[in-house]
Amino acid sequence: MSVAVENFIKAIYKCDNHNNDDTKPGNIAKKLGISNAAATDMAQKLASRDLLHYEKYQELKLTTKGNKLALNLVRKHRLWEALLFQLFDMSLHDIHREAELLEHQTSDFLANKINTYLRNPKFDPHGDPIPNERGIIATDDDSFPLSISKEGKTYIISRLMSDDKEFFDFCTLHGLKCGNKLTVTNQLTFNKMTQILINNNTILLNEDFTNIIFVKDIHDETSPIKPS
Amino acid sequence: MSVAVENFIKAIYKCDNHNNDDTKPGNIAKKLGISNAAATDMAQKLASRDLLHYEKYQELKLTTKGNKLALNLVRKHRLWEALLFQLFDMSLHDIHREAELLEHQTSDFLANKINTYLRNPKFDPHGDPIPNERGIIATDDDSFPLSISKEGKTYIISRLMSDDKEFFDFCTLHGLKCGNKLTVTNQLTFNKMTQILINNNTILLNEDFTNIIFVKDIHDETSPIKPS
DNA sequence: ATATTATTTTAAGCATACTTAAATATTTTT
DNA sequence: AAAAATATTTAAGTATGCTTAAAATAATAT
Repeated sequence: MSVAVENFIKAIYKCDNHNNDDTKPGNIAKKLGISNAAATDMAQKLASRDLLHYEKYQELKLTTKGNKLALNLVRKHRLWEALLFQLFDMSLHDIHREAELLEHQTSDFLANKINTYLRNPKFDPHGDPIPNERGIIATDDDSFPLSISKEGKTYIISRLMSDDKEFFDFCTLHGLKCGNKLTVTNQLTFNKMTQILINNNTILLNEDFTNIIFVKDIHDETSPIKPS
Repeated sequence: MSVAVENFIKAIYKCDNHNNDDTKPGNIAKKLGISNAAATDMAQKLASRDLLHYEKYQELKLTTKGNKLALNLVRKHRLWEALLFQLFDMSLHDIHREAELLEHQTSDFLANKINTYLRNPKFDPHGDPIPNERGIIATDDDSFPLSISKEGKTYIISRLMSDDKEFFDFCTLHGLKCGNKLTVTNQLTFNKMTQILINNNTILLNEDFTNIIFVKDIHDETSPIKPS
């Protein structure tokens, strides 16, 4: 399976999940930085390899086989992120960038070695769940976006759902890190912004950010972060 | 730099060094498992990219630029081997196989992270020297092949210069491992075989093996193996 | 020195993964 | 519902990295 194919399948998987973006060739093309024509072409080829369902002008849907491949890649990606983060204390963006390359050259054998070394981690350093060897991924029920949090309550940050450097730099600067606590001091309904208190600093977050910062109630026991 | 290009350059580097094999396209083709025609073609292309010197029917010679690239790759390969060996206790063949893939997807940034984590290792688990960041590689003067060792003397194994699974399996089976001691009980000049005593077992090695098993005198202090 | 053998090179062709431009279908606006 | 805008698909073409077959050159044997 070539890198191009793997990235194509992964892009569809991602759109279909978190982003909930449409999975037509044009949108996949945009994410991958290739032309629409190339995406259509690839889609038709992958359909004939039973990795996705293709119908002219319709959204692309992964087959069971395609979904398995995507989950296997996501597993490798997140295992690498967890390993690099633990060993080398790299930034959230750096681990993502390196994992993006390494994931394609990782045997199942090596992935399992990493998994065992890290003692079967359930989440990566972004709080993203790591699919297990059979491609089963935790549905992280008790987390929700900060945008729907309640004023006055204190939460634990559980997930930073992004791969944008700017966003991660912002998070690092302000102590927004999985496992850390924050208090919602103000939910501004009129402009959809959220004021939080973290590390004794008050910051105002717009919807773009509060939709990708996930939190959970403080009494919750299971932590997405490895014990250090 | 594509994987194909990197492997081509690395193959020339290898032939030019240890093996001392010829570096004509045909031999490189054999090592890489591609046709002679493909190798000639690639050689001509890489010459125009200033990675090697090409003259019809002559041996291929790396330019300074090509040599730098090769050493950078060798560095990444051996750093990966050292890391995988230390973290996951994988076999000498397994670490080689995985490093062969990972080396091509490793940024200089990540290589330096691995290097720092391992505290600037001088040798990988095969006893092969690891080039430093500037591409300078230790010339391991005090090691020599077992084939020229002296009868009756005891040595420390310093290097297993191969990438063959069968050979490594044999070594593992008999305790032939960098850092371990062996005694040369017999140098059979007529058939060029060497009898050694290791772990209280006597084994007879033919020239194929004694040429790639390197040893050094026991009084020597510097060890190729990480302190555990 | 010549003939045979082996190797290298050239030539033509293929698959992958892209590109741009044109044609076609869909969606949105009016 | 038709026109305009947008998106998708098809078609033709390119670069990379290979293939096999044939031609050119080099190495070896007689």
